[in-house]
Amino acid sequence: MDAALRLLEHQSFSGLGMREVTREAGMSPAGFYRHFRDLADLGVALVEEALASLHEMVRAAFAEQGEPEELIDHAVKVIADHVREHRAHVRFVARERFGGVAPVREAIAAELERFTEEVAQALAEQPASAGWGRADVRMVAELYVDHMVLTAAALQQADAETERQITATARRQLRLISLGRRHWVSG
Amino acid sequence: MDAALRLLEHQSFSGLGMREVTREAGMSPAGFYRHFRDLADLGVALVEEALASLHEMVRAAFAEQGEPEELIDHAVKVIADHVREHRAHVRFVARERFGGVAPVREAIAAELERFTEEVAQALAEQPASAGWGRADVRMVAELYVDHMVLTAAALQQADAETERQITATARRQLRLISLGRRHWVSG
DNA sequence: CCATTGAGTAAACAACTGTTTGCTGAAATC
DNA sequence: GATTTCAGCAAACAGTTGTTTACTCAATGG
Repeated sequence: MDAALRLLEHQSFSGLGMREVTREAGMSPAGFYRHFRDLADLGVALVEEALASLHEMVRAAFAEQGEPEELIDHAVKVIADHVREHRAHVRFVARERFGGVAPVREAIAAELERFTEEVAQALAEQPASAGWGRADVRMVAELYVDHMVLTAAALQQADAETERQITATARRQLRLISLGRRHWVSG
Repeated sequence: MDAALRLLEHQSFSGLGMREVTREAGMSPAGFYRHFRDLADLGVALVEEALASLHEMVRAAFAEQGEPEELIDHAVKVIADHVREHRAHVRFVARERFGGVAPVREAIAAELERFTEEVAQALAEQPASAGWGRADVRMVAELYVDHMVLTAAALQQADAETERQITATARRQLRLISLGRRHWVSG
């Protein structure tokens, strides 16, 4: 799996060959079948690995509480740190979210759906969501998750200066969204 | 190019073979070199084709004026119509925006940057942006473009019922963003 | 009307592809 | 201490890959 992740730095998953993977891993082609039935099988395993670490991140980003301003700064910092530490995983998820291999795509979608539900639950418990309908809370949760994934995807391929710009913009955007949240009238 | 687009329904660009493309196009392998130096070359040509039609869409989505509510409904409808009529192009852009082939990725990024600038200019001319700083307008433009691309990407792989849900959510999200815009204090 | 160009072809090249088979040796289990 | 499982190997299989070469033939243009 590490070998595959290394190769995926420069290509998409649907362009990966299994001989290529075993060569990079330093073993014989036949050895592959001891661990996975398919390349798609490996892909699904990579999704689970990649989004397990992301799971902790989501929790961390929503854990702290205090002023909205500080909350946002903290969340963006958590994302940036996560990307720096798990660049290959983030790239993989960003690349294959709409990629060409159906089982991988579906595994990512299923996992992101779980995140969205988790975020929705966290939002519903905040006082700011008092009186909100279920659909409205979901809608905001999707907005947050999509924004988080897109920010991570952008950061993953950014140098130091670009990273500064992206995080600055992300903070502003989150502020605008939270402003919209405060003035929303749910019905 | 049509043949390639057809093959890209079920795989990513970095998994495409040129023999595969010529076979689908009904010609001999050598014929490929009469039109493109590379597969990457073909990819860049596809980006231009795909985003030329999207260019019209952006214009159309921002053309109408009236109540914010109607504006949003109109914009979402324009997006949904576009996806239905250019499904293959939309899928290609969504898939390769963070895909494994650098020249293609960069061509998409450059074209989306042009859209963002165009949207930013349109926003700056609206009365709602009076007194806004340049960076704040850019930030909102990026939010809109990203949201549009992501909505299109989701729609591209949706059936009729899912499409209904996605457009409903997208409208709500745009309303929230526009609400945030109204209460933003630029500095 | 003749020359040039554009767009196509077939054939050949070595290199690489996914998968199966039968084999080995170490580790774990009973 | 014997046996079963685990994780690896080399070799072979027919197909497929990107690229080059020398060729045809219709359309275009002066």
